Amino acid sequence: MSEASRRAARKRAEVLTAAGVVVAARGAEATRFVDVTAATGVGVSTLQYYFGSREDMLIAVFRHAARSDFDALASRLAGRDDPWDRLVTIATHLSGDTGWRVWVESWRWALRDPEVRADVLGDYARWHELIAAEVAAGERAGSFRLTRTPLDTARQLLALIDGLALPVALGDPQMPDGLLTDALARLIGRG
Amino acid sequence: MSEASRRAARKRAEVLTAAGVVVAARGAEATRFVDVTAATGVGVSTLQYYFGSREDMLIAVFRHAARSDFDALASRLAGRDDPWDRLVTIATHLSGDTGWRVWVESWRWALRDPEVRADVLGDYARWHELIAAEVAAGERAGSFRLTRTPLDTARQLLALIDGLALPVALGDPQMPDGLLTDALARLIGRG
Amino acid sequence: MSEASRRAARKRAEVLTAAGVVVAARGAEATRFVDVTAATGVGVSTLQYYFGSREDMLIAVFRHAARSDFDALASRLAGRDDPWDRLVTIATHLSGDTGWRVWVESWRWALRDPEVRADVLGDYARWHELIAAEVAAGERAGSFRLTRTPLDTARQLLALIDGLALPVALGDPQMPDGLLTDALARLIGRG
Amino acid sequence: MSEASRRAARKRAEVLTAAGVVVAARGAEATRFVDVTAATGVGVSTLQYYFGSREDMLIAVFRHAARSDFDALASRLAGRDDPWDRLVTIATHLSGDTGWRVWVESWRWALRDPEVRADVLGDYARWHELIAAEVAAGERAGSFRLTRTPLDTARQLLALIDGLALPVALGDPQMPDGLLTDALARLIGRG
DNA sequence: TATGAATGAGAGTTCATTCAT
DNA sequence: GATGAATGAACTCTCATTCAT
Repeated sequence: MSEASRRAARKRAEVLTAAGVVVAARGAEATRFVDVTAATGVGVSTLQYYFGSREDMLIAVFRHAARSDFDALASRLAGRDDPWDRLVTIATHLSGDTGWRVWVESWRWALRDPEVRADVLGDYARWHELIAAEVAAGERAGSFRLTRTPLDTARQLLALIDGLALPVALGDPQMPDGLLTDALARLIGRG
Repeated sequence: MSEASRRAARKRAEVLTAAGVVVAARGAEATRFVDVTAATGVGVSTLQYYFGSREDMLIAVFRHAARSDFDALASRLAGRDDPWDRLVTIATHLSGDTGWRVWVESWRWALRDPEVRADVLGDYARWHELIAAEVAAGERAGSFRLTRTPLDTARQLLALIDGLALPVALGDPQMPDGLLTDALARLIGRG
Repeated sequence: MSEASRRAARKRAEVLTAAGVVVAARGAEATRFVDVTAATGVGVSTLQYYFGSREDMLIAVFRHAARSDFDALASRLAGRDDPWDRLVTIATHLSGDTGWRVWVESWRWALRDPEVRADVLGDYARWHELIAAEVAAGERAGSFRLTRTPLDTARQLLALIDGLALPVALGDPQMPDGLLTDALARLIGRG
Repeated sequence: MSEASRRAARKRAEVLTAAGVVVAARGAEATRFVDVTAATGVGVSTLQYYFGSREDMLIAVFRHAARSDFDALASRLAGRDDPWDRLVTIATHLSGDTGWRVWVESWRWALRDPEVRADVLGDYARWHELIAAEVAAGERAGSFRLTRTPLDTARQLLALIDGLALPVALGDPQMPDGLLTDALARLIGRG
């Protein structure tokens, strides 16, 4: 029984990952049970058995994606020490296609669902803190010169990252390189 | 005939405005004919007669909103001369709730629909140019100090504006004031 | 338009009659849209367009059956003058198979649905009055000798009619003839 | 083993009693495994293990209720000797709410299921005989004056009891007292 | 030009049941 | 003997759309 439920939990996680790809591709509202079935081979009623309603499944996808994204970044950051290097890694990670799209679906859902909103604001705060820590470290090291608190600066940086990912996702052909790092550098007063 | 068709065009525009509010509130995918009917009093069949399919109606809403938004800003800017003042006005305008929400729906639709994508990229370019003109004017006047071309700077500014509107729309309770203007000022090297 | 809606009303009535037969045969809870579709040739979504939900359709069936039954009896009674003759006609009519079965479904539904309960109690009252009128007439004519008011007597008669219809509907092989009229006669003190 | 199976049989009986209450409240068709689970704490799979299919469970409920009802009446009758007193006791017992409701579900199911029909007709016969015995006793004692055989009279009495329980169950506000005993008395020609 | 009637396609959800433990 | 996991079948309902007027 313990084995069965462990296998079930693992299966559930796999399904959530696959469903995240579907949500990124189709958008949350357009993600039906059948789409996830097609992507996973797991039957519709099994999905409902796992998650309850379709909306509950979507919310589970959001949560799973948020956690996975955070974890994945942690391993990307391992071994990097320089605050600027770490900031650029974070920014690059956040602009990644699938992750960013699920993130968008996530906060768009949050605009209309209080439960998801609480989740998203929590995630938001966690990202802010992560970035703020780097900003503070850079300031202490003397390589950044701030005009605001690290946390406020972090908010500005994250906004910029989110906002610049948009034209990239749309495939804007005129997006020049280096725009992101350049703006980041200016916002933190990097030498 | 001319009078009748003018009245029809006017009615169509009114419907599009009301439908925009519905789209902002419910999201594009969740906007059904009945919702627009409820908001306008215009019957479902009539909406289809006006716009064709549901998707066509949504696209019409996006276009109408984009144009209205641009026009509304133009009148807001009238009489203002100082580039910084104009920049702040633009930024404030773009962060407005309904407008921003329809804008989000719009580019999210663009992620999956080439026709809308073309529209949105065009709108994007127009906003970039508008902002770039102010940036250039400020630079010429010596009040801004750029490290990038005005157009690239404009891209950065618009990204920041879009990105900061999100936590506001989500009602993030810890959002401090002045974050936007502060970041704008730093990005354009304002004295 | 008037013609179209008149045709629609007629169609609706036909559907209700056919649906009544289905309800009598299958029972109300077991009557699904497809069953009515099979019995009428009218598509499922048209049924929903006519009646709303499945439950609303059932309620409409109950109402239609109640009214039809009452009307049908009225024409059966036309031309009959003798109170006893009329009473027997009423009793026979009420024991008729399809009518009685829908009536059963109807009041069983009423046990759990206040709206239907109000309908059924209203119908009940109407039958009581109808029977009470005959009872009173017979008493005035000196052919019945009551121990209760006509209305109370009517309640007793109707209870008996309903209760005796049950073993008949079940096909009880040992049900003798004349049981109903005999009991009726005794309850009204018929000479 | 013997002890375990005795405990199981007892549990089964408890479940059947509780399920009977559910059936009375919801109606047979609307009684799902989960409802019985909710009422008993016994899991769905266990119910199936006990009874087999859902229909089998319902039939078991009907049988259990019929037997319980009969047994309960037997103990109510103990110590009463007067036929009229016993008749009234029987009538009152049969009009009891939960019992009557399950009885209704039972014979309604019998209308469409031959197996249940056989059960119900058997129960019916048993009630007829029980009542007929009282009727015959009253006649022998000279307190009742019949116009039919005791068995036929019993059929009439039972019909009346069943039929009068209906408006009571529906909560008919205008139901006067004494209607039942009055009609019973008249049907058996009680002095 | 504008609108109500009718309908088909598709989706979520419920629920009994099967299987493995 | 008893129970949780998984699943298929069936049903209601929503909604865009077509047709006729």
